[in-house]
Amino acid sequence: MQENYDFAAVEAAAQRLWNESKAFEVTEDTSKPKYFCMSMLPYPSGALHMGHVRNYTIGDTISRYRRMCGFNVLQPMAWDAFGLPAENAAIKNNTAPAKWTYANIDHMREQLKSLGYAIDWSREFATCRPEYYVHEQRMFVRLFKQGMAYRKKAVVNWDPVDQTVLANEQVIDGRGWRTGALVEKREIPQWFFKITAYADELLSELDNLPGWPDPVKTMQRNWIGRSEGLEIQFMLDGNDPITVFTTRPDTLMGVTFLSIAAEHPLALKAASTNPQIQNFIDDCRHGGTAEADVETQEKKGIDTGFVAIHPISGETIPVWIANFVLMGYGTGAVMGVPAHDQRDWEFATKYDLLIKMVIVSDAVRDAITELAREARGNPDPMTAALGEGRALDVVEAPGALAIVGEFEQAIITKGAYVEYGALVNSGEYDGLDYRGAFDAIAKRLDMEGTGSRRVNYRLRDWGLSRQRYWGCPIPMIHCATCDVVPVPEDQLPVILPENVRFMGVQSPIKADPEWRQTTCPQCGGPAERETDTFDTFMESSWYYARYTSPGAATMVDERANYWLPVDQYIGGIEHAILHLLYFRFFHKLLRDAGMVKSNEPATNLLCQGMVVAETFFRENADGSRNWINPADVEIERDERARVTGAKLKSDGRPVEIGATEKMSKSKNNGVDPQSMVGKYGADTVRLFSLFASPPDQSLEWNEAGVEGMSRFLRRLWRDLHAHVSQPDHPEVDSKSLDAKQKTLRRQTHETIAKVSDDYGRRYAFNTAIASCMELLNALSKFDDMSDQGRAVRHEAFESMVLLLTPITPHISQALWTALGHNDPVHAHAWPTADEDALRKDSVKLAVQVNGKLRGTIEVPVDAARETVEAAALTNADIKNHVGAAPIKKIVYVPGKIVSIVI
RNA sequence: GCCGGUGUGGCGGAAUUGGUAGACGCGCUGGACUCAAAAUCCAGUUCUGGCAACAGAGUGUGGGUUCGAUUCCCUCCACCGGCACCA
Repeated sequence: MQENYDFAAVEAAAQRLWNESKAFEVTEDTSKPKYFCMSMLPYPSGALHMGHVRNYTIGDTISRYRRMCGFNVLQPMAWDAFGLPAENAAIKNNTAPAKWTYANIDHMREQLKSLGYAIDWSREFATCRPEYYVHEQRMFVRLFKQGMAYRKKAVVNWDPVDQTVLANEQVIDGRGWRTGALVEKREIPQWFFKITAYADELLSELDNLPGWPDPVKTMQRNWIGRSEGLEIQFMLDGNDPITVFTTRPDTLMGVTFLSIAAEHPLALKAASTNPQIQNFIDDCRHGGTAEADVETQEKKGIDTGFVAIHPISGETIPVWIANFVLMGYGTGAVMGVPAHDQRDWEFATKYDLLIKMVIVSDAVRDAITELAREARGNPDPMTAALGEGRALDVVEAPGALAIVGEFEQAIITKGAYVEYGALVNSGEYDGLDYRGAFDAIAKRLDMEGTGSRRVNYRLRDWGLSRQRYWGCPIPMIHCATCDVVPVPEDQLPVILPENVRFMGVQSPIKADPEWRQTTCPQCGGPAERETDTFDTFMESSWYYARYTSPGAATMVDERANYWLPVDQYIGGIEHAILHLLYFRFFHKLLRDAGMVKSNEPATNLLCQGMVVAETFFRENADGSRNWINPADVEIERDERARVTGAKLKSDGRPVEIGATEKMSKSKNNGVDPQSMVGKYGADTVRLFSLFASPPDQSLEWNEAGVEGMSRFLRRLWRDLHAHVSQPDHPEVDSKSLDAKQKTLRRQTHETIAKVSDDYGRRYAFNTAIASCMELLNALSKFDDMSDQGRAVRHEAFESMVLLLTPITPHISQALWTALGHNDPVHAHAWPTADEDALRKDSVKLAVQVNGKLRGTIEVPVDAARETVEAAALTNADIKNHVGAAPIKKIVYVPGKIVSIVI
């Protein structure tokens, strides 16, 4: 027997056992239900961080639990190997992105292995390999031929000094991160996937995903943003009409201006004769392209001098250029209704444009309808002709004009009224509600040919082009005579050269004329390769499918339909929209290409929160901060455990305590998982990362907490070995147990039931661990050394080891052996709770008087209502509070509470 | 700006369907063991008043529904994630 828990030896032995038996390599086995458990693949940034550890520990716990429940579990791993950081590292360290990436993968693979994850490593791959990306190149070519991939111009961030395109991340306060130059917007031709063709299905299928978190589904719904409205044409004298889209045609009569994007053809025309307008347009080019930048910048505009004709009233309305209207969204023009749109209101107020109220609230409508009703019988019958589709603005009932006028004043002085209501000042549409006005106006514009109903999506097509080197080459060829031609399938893959040198920030394949040069597959003439690469979301959109079909000559083969859809997907909430939408989209592309049969790629999704840690710093003379790693700091507390300060261990002098934030290099609050595994062992690290918070919330890393987990495992080791050193015991004889033995046995089976539910349904690993700790605490207090006492203790230890196996598989293996078993614990069947052992004779009830807890009573489980009420009323504590007061009501909820109202 | 989330002791968190708020862990206090320390074990630990019994308050703010609200509804505040070229 081993006296002390030597985690290094225990973990090495368990990992050796799994490796030698190839315990987690799986094939399609139709004799068992399959379970595909997948975590989001890591970007090989250099070293594992705590976010990875958390993600993969959750995935591993679910995988191992399902395996013990009898499922054929696939848990794979791969590397999202293309990306911007590799290029940055290449430029900084004068190395090749490929070399840097492969070295990182090798290092991180070893780190993952040291954590003991039950991964089928035989299926591992890196997305930067041609044998992987050839399949997406082929898919792209096919989609291009089907019209699902196409080319159009799109706006990018341009650094005028580096002469390069910048990612949004590289734009800081409107300037390039390297050069500090003001960033400009520039339009260049780029490749797109027509994801909008699937907008309706991506939206409606969300209803068939009960296993996805509601917030994620809501975010996706809002992102797709389906809206029904009208496309309306405004005629211009001597110019093409301007088309706008609106979801509020009921406010059409309140349009007092049109605003168009700076890149709109009409804006360019206005600029050609007016240098002021040209200046304004030039000014609009500054700043980043990110939606947050655009939405928060100061709203500015300029009058083009053009006037448009209102399609119903025939009035002329001015056309303005506005910096918040984007050419890339919708039609590049919007109608301005300042009375009923807050952004238009601000614009109109700033530039002194007319604010015309055409909607009043239902409360206003009801008030004047009431006035009109009172006025019925008045000598002037017109005052009664009100509401229900009649004109509101002609009301002459006393007070009506004042009410409407007051409402209008509030709009003009305080802000737009954006809710639905009743129409006024809208001629024949007066009195209609939103729906009625929508239909009436749609009908009229449709008849006159100036507008039509239209469904619009906020979702835009997926821009695939990146002007970067370290990505999958887009397999297209530019020919002077044939325009763009796809690379023939038999010439795929177009291989990205890996052995390159960076000269400045320029992509090596853009800089290399030899790589570019090729012949046109169509006319045979000289041609150039596309030098842009795919968005790295491309690789991460179909990797899940590739796991099912290692070695297949096509993207996937028939094995995909055994494993797919993914039963459980686990990853960060930051991927709630983009990655998860592209992932779903790609699955539909695969389905429509006949490669898979299901409609959705994953049935269950778990989004884990961030890993955060405290920050510490010292302020420099210039006010900047020197961030200090938490590992180098000691916290000081007073006698009531409140934090009073912190000091640096090395010099003993105080440091400032900052916020608790996401682990990052910039705040130096990262904790290296490897050092934690070295110090405490993988099982302790796994245990803490699940115990400290529920998986969907942020996790605060705290080393004292890690020590607590280590203490628990050491105690379990010690107590269990003390138990097995006792003489052999007979089987549990449930009929001969005394009260204490029965209680322990009940707690054992309650723990089995609770932990099973926490793993399988709730994903509440933190409370599963807490209940195992409670069981160990109960075992410590249980000092019965009789035969049956030892028997129920043995059952408790065996159960606890099995329950902890998914989380702490290494120590569980060692303890399982210590308990006398020869089979590997990871393959042992999951325990089930014994209904008999769970049965209780009596139950404790809380008793409230007027909503306040005043006592507890213990009653038989099957006690009648009268018995329980009598027991409550005769309880001494309750008598004190009830006294002689008459009882109004007694609420009894069996098993829970008795509530007495006096 | 828009979309989504979170807020409970000194700290991380628990309370699963509206039913005993604070499980479990950390920290802290006292004690045992020790020459001493570490480790370990035992007891206590929401706040206020009280020796105690006990009483009152309490889940970001303000309101509402209910016999009963951390949980449901409304208001406001603070913080976090995403916003289409970070992954």
